[in-house]
Amino acid sequence: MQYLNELNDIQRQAVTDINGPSLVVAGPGSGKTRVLTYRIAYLIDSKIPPYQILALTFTNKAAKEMKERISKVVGSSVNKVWAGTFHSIFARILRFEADKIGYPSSFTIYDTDDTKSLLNAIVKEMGLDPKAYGAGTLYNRISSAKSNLISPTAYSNNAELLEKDRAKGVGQLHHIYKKYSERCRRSGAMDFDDLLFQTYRLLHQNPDGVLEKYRSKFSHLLVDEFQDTNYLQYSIIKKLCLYDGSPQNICAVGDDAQSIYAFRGATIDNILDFEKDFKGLKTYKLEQNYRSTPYIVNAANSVITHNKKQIKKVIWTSHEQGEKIRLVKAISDTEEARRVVDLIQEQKNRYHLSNSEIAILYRTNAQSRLFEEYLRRSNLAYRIYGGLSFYQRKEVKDILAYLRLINNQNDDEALKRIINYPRRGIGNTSLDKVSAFANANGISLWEAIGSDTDFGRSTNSIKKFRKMIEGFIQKETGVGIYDLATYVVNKSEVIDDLKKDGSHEGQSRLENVQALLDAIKDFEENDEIIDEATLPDKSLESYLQNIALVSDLDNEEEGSETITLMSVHSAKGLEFKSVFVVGLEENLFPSAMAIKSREGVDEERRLFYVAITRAEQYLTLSFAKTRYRYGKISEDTASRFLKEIDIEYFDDSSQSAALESSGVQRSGVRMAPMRKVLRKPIKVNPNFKASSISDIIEGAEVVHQRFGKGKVLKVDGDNDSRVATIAFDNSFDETKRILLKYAKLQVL
DNA sequence: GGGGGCTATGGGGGG
DNA sequence: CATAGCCCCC
Repeated sequence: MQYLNELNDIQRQAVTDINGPSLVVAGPGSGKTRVLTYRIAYLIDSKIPPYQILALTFTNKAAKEMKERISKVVGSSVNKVWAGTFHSIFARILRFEADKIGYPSSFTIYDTDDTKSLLNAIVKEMGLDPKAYGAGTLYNRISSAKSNLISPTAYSNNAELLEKDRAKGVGQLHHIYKKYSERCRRSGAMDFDDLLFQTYRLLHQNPDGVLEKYRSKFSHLLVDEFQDTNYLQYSIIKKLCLYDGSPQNICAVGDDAQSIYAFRGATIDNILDFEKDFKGLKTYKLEQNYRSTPYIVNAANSVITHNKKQIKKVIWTSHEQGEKIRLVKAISDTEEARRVVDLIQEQKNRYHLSNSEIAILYRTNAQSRLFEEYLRRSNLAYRIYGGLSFYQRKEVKDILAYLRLINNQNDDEALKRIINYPRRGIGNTSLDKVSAFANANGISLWEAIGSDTDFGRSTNSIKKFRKMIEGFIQKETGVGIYDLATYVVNKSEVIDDLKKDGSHEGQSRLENVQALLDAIKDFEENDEIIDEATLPDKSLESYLQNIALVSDLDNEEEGSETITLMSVHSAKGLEFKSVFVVGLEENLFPSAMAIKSREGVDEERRLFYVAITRAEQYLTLSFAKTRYRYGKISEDTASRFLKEIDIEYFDDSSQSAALESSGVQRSGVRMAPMRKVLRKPIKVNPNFKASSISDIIEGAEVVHQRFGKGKVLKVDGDNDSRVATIAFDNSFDETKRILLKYAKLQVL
């Protein structure tokens, strides 16, 4: 157990205290993953059978990293540990037990698109106004209901919810929820929330003693990112290890300051409840940050103190003073991108950074475009995470829909997607007839098209379609999924359809289909993918589950030499030597939706905290005064979060920008669109000699090293906080406010 | 039934 | 700006 020596005292206690409940409050960079992995290794070394260990994470990436690190210590027994995301672990359990709650074991997992498409169909059927009942809103509300363990029936009986819906003009929501659930069931489909919701129902209803089975199966539980669990997830955890006679061997690891998923139902209350629910809980606080330099740690600390509600802790580091934080103030979003990329070049040269040590983090995925453009121009290799993943591309989803239908014929969403792709003369009118028939009889679309009903002039085409799929199902038995997929792609004439399109995009769609087939082959042949806890075999069902639950974040190529571009959300848990957090403007970061409420801003602040604590050595923050959004130029002030960082933590050249960012709002002089900015090279005047602060008075003509000549309009504040308002001759701004304590000004 | 072009509308983060 | 939904014409 050599590894115990690699831990500090608190970490070691958290690792070796394996009996009873414990909570590890882990600040950023405090060795959280190390504690989790060594704790599992320690459990195994303590003769706990690995298959009795359940470790739940939020991302596949976290699970994968954990497993890799455990295997270095304990070898192949790691494959027997049940380590994975909440969703994948529960999907696995549901595959075993689905029949006990009325689902087929080959159930489909509906992704967001499937869910929204089904919701739209239901709204249409009910004759409701699709504008008032937007699929996105419906989805969020249904998701939130499930996350709070509210079934459709409970929803309909909840006067408060009904009243709220009525007030918002969505009074029919409870009916939609009910219908949606029925339709999912009829289709043998679960959405992402169902993977949790149905697991809870399974354990709660406890058919054939499944509850006892899993309680005794998992003797030791670990939960990563506990601050991001929602009520439903915590309820499942409690089902598994909070009961009479339970040893309560649970270890929750998290950081309330990094809770950034309240929008999908995560609640900090879980941490507070955890202390109440599990008596004798031991709390370990990991407060030493091994990741970042003091400026970064201190800046993060000063930001997060603006949130009232938090577990008391003091994050500190023993690292040496490093570089101060840099702030880039750009006139436009394009200028921001250009200057950030310039700085990346500069940092690469000066500090010999490799691409993989650099990340650009933004609030919204839409911001990636400009950075992408400038990085490409500069010949810097980059990789964008998030956004449209491979598996969300139309042509890929089309093929997967065929495979889904082969796996589960009641999968209505899959059927709807391909019944007329490629074109086979089955239009909306016919499909509506099929749907109406299916609904009237409470059967799936597949069952409907199998009946002897007349669906108008498309009836023949519909029968032919069904015959074709039946042929595929026949083919499935006895042949591998790669062969099956290849057969389907050809026989369905998808490939012919794609070949018809000679355009550039058509070509790339064809390539994507080929890439999908390659990926399927890889899945089939690659032994590493076998994982007892999540993917037991190489079946079609197993493959479909896998791709439904991975994101492209999880498919990182090893050792790729690229600059990382991603949203702050996806950056959680990662670290980079140099981090650029961009787009720090009001209405963007914090987002316009969040600033309406205190809780909203607090969550954005935690998100900002997550962003800056990703940096090990160099942190650059940037904002733009104007930015293209939704086709229009918008103008916003610097983010309030910038003001929450002590100005001392910024480097000299950034301080005036920092100050200005906290200055008063300028009255609405609208910037001309896409105004070209000519940047003057900074000439260093050899005769420059800074004057003393007392000489800088109202009316004085002064020279600034960087901004050039200007006139002092006024001076306010006293002593160290004296600020001069100066009009510089060659500035785009009317005035700048400069803190005299730091300014280098010479009176003429 | 299919396709092209127009208009209105939304606008976030992810498994 | 992107995209969904609509209308109109073939």
